[in-house]
Amino acid sequence: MGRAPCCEKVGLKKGRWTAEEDEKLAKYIQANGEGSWRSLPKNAGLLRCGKSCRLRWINYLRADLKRGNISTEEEEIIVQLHASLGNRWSLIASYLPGRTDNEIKTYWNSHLSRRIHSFRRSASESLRLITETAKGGVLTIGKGGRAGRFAVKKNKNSRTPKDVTRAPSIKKPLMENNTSNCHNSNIEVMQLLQTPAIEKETLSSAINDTVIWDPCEDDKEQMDLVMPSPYPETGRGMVGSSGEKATLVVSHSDEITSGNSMLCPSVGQIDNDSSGPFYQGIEKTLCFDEFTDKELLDPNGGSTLNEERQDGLVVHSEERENGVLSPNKTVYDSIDYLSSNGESGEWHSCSSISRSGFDDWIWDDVMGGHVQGGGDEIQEDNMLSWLWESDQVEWGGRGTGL
DNA sequence: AATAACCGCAACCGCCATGAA
DNA sequence: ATTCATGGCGGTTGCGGTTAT
Repeated sequence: MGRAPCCEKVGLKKGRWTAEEDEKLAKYIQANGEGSWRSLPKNAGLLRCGKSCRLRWINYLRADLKRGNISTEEEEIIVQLHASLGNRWSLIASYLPGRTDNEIKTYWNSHLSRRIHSFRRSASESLRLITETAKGGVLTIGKGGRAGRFAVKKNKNSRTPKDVTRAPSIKKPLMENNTSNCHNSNIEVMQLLQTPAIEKETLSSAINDTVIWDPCEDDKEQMDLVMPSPYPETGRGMVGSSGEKATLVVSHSDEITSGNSMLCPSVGQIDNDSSGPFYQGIEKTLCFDEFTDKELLDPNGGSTLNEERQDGLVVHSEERENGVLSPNKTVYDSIDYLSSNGESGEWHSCSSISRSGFDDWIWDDVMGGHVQGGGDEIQEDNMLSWLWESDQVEWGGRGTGL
């Protein structure tokens, strides 16, 4: 049994608002201010539910709303924030003055989600290949390419909004601190960070946001967790938050080498066992005290990367400029690790986790490292633009040498 | 030109969090 | 401590316009 309805539905008007209703509502709120939505319709002479009035005001009538199309810059912000915040539309909207959560949600559902989806599917496939390679397997490229648009013509009867619009949900962690289910011993554990904006959420939840990717299962949704977007996505937050640390553990063995105190990028060394090289982490921690909302969105944060190569492990470490830790250069940074292709001695570079932004994405690590001649073109591209154009891009056909 | 399929978006619905009583 | 009203949020629906066949 649900809650009682917010108001008596009987006799109330539904559907589109008329100009006359808008005027009544606007005048009333200008005179009396927002609030008391339950009593507002009666006082304003509207045959509407109070909730409906509130929605109408917030989403349409408010004076500070920005009209017009979402700009490219706004798009980028939405994409980036969604990657880190998930479907927290109101939170995302708070970064976009004049835009409402409903507007952003709608825009995402109708414009962006499918592009992202297309992108992710492609990336997921690439990651599967990466995984195979990392395990010392033979790299093989499966049937590639895309079959037309994502939104293939559908029977109208089967058109359910949730099919089209639902943002990818985040699967609960399979099993925290449990690796026993994966006998192929390739486990990635990512202790993902919170965003400053969602710091109010509990630390415990952040700590529990450990995502275990089990490559034993070729599960799209899990793939999404690993190679989803410009940011490592949790849907529950991930970017650094004040004083918190995150863990990224890449292990080739059954042993998870770190607890919650580790923060990517970590520094370790590569040892070898029968199944190939594996990483033994020497933990390196960074703090995100300096994080600010602005920095989260600042693509030009002032940090540079160092790379250390240790027996096949490429570790990006961070440098601060002016004492500021740039999330874009460090927080989402990847541990790129190299794996041996068995006896051939050939090394492959892979990226276990995505990078900060499309502009920063080392696509070569994701794709090109496995493919001759790959990477350069894409790396120089504006990845976001490419994403937007993904409908025209045939996966494997652009810069991958395939 | 007619129809079906698709798309975009405003609005609705139900659940949850919060604060006052 | 409990109940309840309210606001807020995210998911979903349905309509009107557009595009494709």
